Amino acid sequence: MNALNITQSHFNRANKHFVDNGNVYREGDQLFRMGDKLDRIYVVNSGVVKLFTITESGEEHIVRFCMPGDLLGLEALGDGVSKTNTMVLSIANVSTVPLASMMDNDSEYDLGSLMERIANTLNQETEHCMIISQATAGRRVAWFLSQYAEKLARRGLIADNFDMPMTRSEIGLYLGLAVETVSRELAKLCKRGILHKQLKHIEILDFASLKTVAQNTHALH
Amino acid sequence: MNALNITQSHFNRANKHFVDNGNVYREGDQLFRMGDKLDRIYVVNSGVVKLFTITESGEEHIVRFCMPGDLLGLEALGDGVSKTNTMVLSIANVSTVPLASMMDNDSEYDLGSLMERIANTLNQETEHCMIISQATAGRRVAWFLSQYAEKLARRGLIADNFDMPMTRSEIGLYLGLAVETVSRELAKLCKRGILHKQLKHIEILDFASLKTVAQNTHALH
DNA sequence: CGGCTTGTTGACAGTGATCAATTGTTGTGG
DNA sequence: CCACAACAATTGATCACTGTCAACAAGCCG
Repeated sequence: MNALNITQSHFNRANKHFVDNGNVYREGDQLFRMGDKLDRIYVVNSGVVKLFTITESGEEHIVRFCMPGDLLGLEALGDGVSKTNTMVLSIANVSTVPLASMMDNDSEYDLGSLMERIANTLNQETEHCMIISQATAGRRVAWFLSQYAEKLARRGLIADNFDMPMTRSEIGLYLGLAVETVSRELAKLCKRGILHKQLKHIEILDFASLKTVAQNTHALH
Repeated sequence: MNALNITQSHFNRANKHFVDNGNVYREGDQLFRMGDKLDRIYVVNSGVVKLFTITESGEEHIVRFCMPGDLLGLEALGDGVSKTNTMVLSIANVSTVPLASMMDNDSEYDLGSLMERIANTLNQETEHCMIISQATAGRRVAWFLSQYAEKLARRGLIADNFDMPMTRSEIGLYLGLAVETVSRELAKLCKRGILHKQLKHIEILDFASLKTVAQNTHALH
């Protein structure tokens, strides 16, 4: 954890005169949609929010799942218009930071850390892209689970026994897989004794093996 | 073309005391590699540079192809360490902008436009991700070609008759397809009279149809 | 209880990866 | 300038992964 990797609490400290106390959103609520003009950054304090796009033909693609500490609305920093939709998956508290306040702030700190956050998001998106383009279904699912568990751990939450707020379908839309394939690959991991599942409740029994499956490259090309 | 979408000339104007005249790199040259510490942004003035990663097992994934006006090194803005390799595909002139000069500059302009550029890059990466996760091989190839042509057009270059600097293999590594599939899909587009190819030389005969193929969603899920 | 959404499992088929062979292209050295 | 080597591109044949279709089970909520 380096100094550039600001956390939510850090954010609050640096911007405490800009950040509100947060609003509570329930499952199904939308913070903003494609095409909306955004003049602020959203900070997820608790809960999970899915970021997704809809193609002209109505297909959904999930860009990422935002968890506590994550920022929403970064995609709009280019022209101020959101390229994505948002939907709350698990009851969430979300604060906002007006962009104007960050820009005008004579301290360059805010703008700088915001840029670092975007750069990190870009790197995560690149990894997402790489997994989707090269990995088999089994690897993708294992990668998703291990990544999700690591995110929980990084936030100090229990990482081997948790409830996932998203449906199988949403996992599929994130990984580029059909629902049935997600279901089957999860079943395989259970049979191999790597995890235990009860619908959305996941228990990771063998994290090391899970990571192995996630990284085990299946030579393509 | 909006005001936020800075161009290379714009960049030079705003930073003329920081930007060098550019160095010339030949095919195969590397500007920087994974793990290198970067303290500057690279600006491609001419030529094409591929940005790619190598997994532990030696597989290559191409993140994007950088063309005139594109910036390199954005991925390192998080922690100053490059996450990607670079390789020149077509003889290129590349300038650099020291990060320190952008940060210290009391005019906030530079940092702001840099952020906009990252945000745009993030959006492009999201689209890349979406295409890879949802589109069939034919759509991916058509999307790649139309996107490449549009990039050329946006730079005022001839967009329906050009040489591509990358190999079929590199197109495959960018799109998540095997070389043979790329070759076959290009052949199909030729048979349909949409384009004409002679190795790396491409002539687009029917751009409208090309875009149609690129967008024609093949219902997945 | 009954309807609806979500998840699971099976059968089947299709897209695209892999293997293999051939041709075309580029570059190098005699 | 030609011969040869190395690489890039193409084309064909085969096979496997995973998407699709279908049926069913399991939760969830009115």
